[in-house]
Formats: sequence, C-alpha cells, structure tokens
Amino acid sequence: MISPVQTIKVILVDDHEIIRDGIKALLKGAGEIEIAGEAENGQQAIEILKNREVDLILMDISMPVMDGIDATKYISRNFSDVKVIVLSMHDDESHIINMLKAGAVGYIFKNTGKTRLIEAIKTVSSGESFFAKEASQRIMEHFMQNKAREKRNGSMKDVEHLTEREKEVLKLIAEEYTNQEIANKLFLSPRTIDTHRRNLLQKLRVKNTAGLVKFAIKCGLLD
Amino acid sequence: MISPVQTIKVILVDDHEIIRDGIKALLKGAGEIEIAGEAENGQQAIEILKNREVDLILMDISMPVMDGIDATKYISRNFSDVKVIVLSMHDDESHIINMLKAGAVGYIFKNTGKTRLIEAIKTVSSGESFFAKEASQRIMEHFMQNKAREKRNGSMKDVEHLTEREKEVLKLIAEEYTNQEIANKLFLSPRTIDTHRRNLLQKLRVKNTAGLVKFAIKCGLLD
DNA sequence: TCCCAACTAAGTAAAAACACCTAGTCTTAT
DNA sequence: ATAAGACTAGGTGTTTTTACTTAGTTGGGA
Repeated sequence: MISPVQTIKVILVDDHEIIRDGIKALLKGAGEIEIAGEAENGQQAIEILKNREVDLILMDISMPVMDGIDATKYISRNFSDVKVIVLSMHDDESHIINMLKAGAVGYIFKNTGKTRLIEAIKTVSSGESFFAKEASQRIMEHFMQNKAREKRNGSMKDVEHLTEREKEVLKLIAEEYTNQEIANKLFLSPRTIDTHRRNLLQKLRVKNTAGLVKFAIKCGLLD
Repeated sequence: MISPVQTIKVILVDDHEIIRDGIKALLKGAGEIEIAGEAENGQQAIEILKNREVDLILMDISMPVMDGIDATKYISRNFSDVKVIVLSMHDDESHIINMLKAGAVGYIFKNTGKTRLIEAIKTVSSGESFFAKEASQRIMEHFMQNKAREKRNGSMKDVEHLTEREKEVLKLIAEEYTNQEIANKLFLSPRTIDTHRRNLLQKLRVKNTAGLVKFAIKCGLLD
C-alpha cells in the first residue's frame, strides 16, 4: 500500500541449479525485480519465507522433499500475500488445475522468453493473474469438460421442462428441507410445495425424494 | 500465424452508449488496436461476427435481449478463435465463474485504467489469459471452496464407520426403494430396515432421505 | 468367558411424503 | 379473445419416514 514503484522481491524454487542460473540471468537486466533467494525444494522455500520478506515465488512443480503443489498449498494458506507463479515444463490439465487449486496465480512455461517472464512477474505482482496460452486453454477445457459432463448425463433434456419455481423447490428438497420449511422460505403454503413436489415426481418420472435428489445433483442444481 | 505485429480487431458489446464511447476514447491512442464494431447486446455481437473478421470482444454481462453469458457461450463454441474479455462491474463469484465457464479468457472491471485495459487486450490477444485482481481472487476462492467443501463433508471418513448391512440398505434407499421393498429384497422385517435407516441418519448426521442419498452418491455407493 | 458390535425386530406416535382431485389468478402467446 | 402454462392452494386420505425406546441373537476379540 506504500510504494507504487518498488523492487519486486522474487525467490526461485527449482531443483536444477542450471535453470535457476538461467532465470537469474534473464531477470538481471530487468529493473524493479530483485532475486531475494533461491531454494531447491518446497521445504527450503518455506524456510526462506519465514526469515525474509518476499513478494513472489517462481515455483517448479516436480522437486524432491516437498513438491511445488504441496509447497504452494502451504504458502497460500500461511503467507497469503506472497504470490506464486508456476514455472513448469508440463502443460497437462492435472498439473495446471492442481496448482490452481493449491493457490498459484500464474502459470508459465520454461521455454518462455524474457519479455513474457517479466510481464508475468509484473502482472502477478500487481494482483492480477497470468496464465500462459496453453495453461489458459487447459483451464478452459477443464471448465468446459464440466459443462460437457453435465450435458452428457442427459436429463438436461428434462431439466428444461422444469419451471423456475420447480427448480427452486427441487433444490431446497435436495438440501434436506421439508415441505413446511420450504414453504416458510418461499412464503408459500406447504400445500403449494406439495403440489410442486408431485409435479416434479411426475415430470422427472421418479418414485420419491431419493429420485428427486439424484436428479438435482445430476443436473448441477446443487453445489 | 501470419503476422507478428498487426492490428487487433476489437468489438465492444455493451448496452450503454456512453460506456462504449468511453472505451473507444481510451483505445484511440493505442496502436495495434482497432475498433471493428459495436453492439448493444449479444445478438448484435454475433451478427457482427458472421460478417466481419474479429479478434477480440470486450463484453458486458448484463444486457437486454441476449446477455453476455449466453453470448460468450455461443461465441466460444462457434467462433472459437475469437477471444472474449469480460468488462464488468460485478466482482461476485457467480458472475465470474459463469463467464469463465462460458469461455471468457479475460475479466476486467469498468474502473480499469487505460494502461491495464490495453495490457489485457494485448495479453489475451496473444493467447494468454488476463484476470484482474478481484477476479483472480474470486476464482481462487472458488477452487479453494471446493477443496474446503470436500474436506468439510468428510465423506470418505464417515463411510468407513458404516457396516456392510448399512451400506447395503443405504444403496437401496438411494435407488428409490421403500423400507418395505428393501425388506423384501433382503428377507428382513421392515422394522429392521427402519432401524438401519435411523442409524444411518444418526451416523451421517443428516436430516432425512435427501441427505442419505447425497451421501450415497458422494462416496460412490451408486453407479 | 464375557463383552461388544453388528444385526435383528417390535411398540408407539408423530411428522412428512405421496396420491388424486379441484380450482382460482396471472401472464403470455396466438 | 381465448387458450395455455405457471403458480398458487385447499380437501381428503394413504403410505412412508422419522423419533424414541427396548430387546433378543450372534460371532469375534480381550
């Protein structure tokens, strides 16, 4: 909150010294960026954080002792103002999504050029996120896949035949409320909920509450 | 694949003319960016795409006729090489996640400065994604929340406390059978099933059948 | 051997869900 | 203007679930 232009203190975490040296060389010329430390694994990185003030971490994924995923999890929980950019060779969905879930706010590849690397550091440092092309694509695919999964499960055919009210009631049923409780929430008569419930049973061709709940989950009315 | 430096053709989609004009003014000075069109809603935007070559769209969310979410869904499916950046006033999770799912690769706010806006356009145009600070945070929260939910629900912890019989009964409950029917299947008294059912409710700390079914699905007792 | 957990089952009651029917209001589209 | 669908809600009655309680049998481990 104090300084508009100040050096960004970066630490490098990678088990290969050559790679660390390469990155150091790349960032040498760039103003505003200062290499505040290096670590060979997640454990060492966390040790550094305890003793030194750090703004941003360039983090490899596969490392001995403590890998990048676990380290990032720990860091995003215990040093929430330290940003983590993943510097990886892997462009597969699972690595990217796992690092996202762990709390990384950037993902770039080791063949990234100097300009992009500096751009990523500055972008993330100012609070935004920076995901390289392939990483963006994988994240999108991940979201799309969820969509596709939902669609594949069919029944999306039926869900469109439900009215808004019915979907609302169905959701509350699946959330373990009784007709009476639902009625209170929606300011309606319990008998109205009863009617909606029976219409749902008929429309979805299921026998009872269990069937309703399964349907609600299947078409993502919950979560 | 042809041109390393070429103008980025942008169209603005927002139902407020003043906002469109403001953005046009902002982008006026910036080289490499060309306003290739404007639209008041999603429908109009799609019409433009059919007739003109466009690289990128700055898209509002709430609009009449066709909102930004539906429009982005359509565009990311039918014009997959056109990038969509959301230009929004809302920083709530649902809007951001919905636009992500719809296929947006950028999310910035209407109070963004000129520099950031241009940065976002160039970043997204080159294939990366650009999410403003608050948007990044919400996306992180979304992922974290899923994690937290999984943990909170325990599920896999509790399922081991269930006996074989209980799991068997739970499965049949989730398959929409009544106590009577389950009793017939297992050659037991309906009262026994009743007892199992109540033990399940207690062990899993859920209120009713809906809770039982959700649990059964969560720990894969079905399918 | 004795205890415990799992499994079984029943008494009694109240609450909730399910079934089938009717019917009014309101909005929208033809 | 009329029809259709969504939303509302009541009557009446049955079936199912939930609640609280008690208790017999069985098999395996301390």
